[in-house]
Amino acid sequence: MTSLAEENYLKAIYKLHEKNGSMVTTSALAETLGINAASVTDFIKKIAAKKLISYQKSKGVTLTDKGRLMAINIIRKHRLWEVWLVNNLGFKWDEVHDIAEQLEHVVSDELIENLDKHLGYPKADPHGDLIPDAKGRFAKNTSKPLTECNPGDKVKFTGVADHSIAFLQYLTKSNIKLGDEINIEAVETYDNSFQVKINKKETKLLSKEVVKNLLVVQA
Amino acid sequence: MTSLAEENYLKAIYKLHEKNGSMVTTSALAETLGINAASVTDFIKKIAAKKLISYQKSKGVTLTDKGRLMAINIIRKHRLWEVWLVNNLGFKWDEVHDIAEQLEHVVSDELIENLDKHLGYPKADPHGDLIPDAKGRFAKNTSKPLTECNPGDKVKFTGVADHSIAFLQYLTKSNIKLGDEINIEAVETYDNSFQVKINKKETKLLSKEVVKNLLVVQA
DNA sequence: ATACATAATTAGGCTCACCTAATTTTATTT
DNA sequence: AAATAAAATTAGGTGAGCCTAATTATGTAT
Repeated sequence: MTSLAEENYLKAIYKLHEKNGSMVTTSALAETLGINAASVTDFIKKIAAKKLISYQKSKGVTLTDKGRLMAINIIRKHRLWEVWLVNNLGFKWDEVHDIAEQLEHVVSDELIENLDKHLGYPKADPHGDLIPDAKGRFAKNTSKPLTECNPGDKVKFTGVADHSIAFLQYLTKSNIKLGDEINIEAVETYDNSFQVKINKKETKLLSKEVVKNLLVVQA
Repeated sequence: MTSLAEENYLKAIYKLHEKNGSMVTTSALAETLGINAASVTDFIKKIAAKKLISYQKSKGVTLTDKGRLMAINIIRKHRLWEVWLVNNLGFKWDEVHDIAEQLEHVVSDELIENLDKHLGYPKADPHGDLIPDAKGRFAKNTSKPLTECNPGDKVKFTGVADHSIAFLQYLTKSNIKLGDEINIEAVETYDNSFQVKINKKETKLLSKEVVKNLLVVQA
């Protein structure tokens, strides 16, 4: 059997690996899970014994194929639920994380496949994060931070690098939505802010902090 | 905070009270929850201390107003999820119980209100059980077992008294569905079986066991 | 290479929700 | 009313998943 704690550890290891690459440390896990490092050491020994992670003492952990598949499956469920919450239940994109965090642990393969079908097999969640298929395969991600673009580029806003409620609400308030077309008019070299035109209408000035958290694809 | 175990105890106490009236015994709770009677004694002391039940040592327990409201709220969530699973996700009425049993514990008042709205404020779940409103109020239940009806009566099938998968599948196989019109043609006094006509078409013979588990209202 | 700071682990302990076995209470039968 | 059966409780114990404090390992600066 796979417990709630186990699922949360696997998901956290997966996400930390995505973000930082290589090995995931005990302290990084303790930090993201909000628990004590000593507790993490205890727990990773258990899931290492179950072959869900490989554990190098005092160095860190990586997911095994089995563990990675389980982690991806939880992420798949989380993102499908987020789609449902936004598209069908009328939630905003900044309101769904905590609810999806609970729903992702509901156990029923049939439920998830029916949900996926019901939603029309969505490719991405409300924040633009890709949704893996039932076998754990992701579509190729072609997006990059807006910071890597140059004046004159025409791009499409496809995702966020910062999932905080604060950032999501900032974008909502600024009337910037997933799918919007962004034309880069100028880049200020002094502070790296971007002057952009949204959907060929509004011109906006975006700070460096904002620009680095906007993921886009070439239009 | 209210734990999974606590919610399951409250729900079990509520349902046992509905079924048997008066006080709910330790052994009845142990039986329905599938745990040891000693464990039940332990736990009911804890929730009695939280004023969710009133506990008379060696006699049994009853829900307080607070505990009853919590129990009804869990039932409300369970039934709303069942409606969603059947109406929106394409599940059969005999497939939804275990999934709803998990979903009912997801905590978010806003989620449940949005779900209720999304479903069009349904009055009953796929088995005909009434869905209480957000304040815990049930509509008046006018149904009774088909056994209480007589030859010549025209009734509508509105619910089941037995929620077992076996009974639900028997009805599906027999092509008897919620909302069907039932005309009672004859009652066999020897074995209390009913000869009925379903939706003015098929004539069927229903055993005493089946008849007592069909809930109907006068048409 | 040594000292020091930081990270990880070990040891021992806690709470929750369960368990078994033994005992006590309640209800039923004679 | 006493004997017996059934139900409930008490006592003591377990594993999961967390904790703190103490110890050990690792990496960095001198």
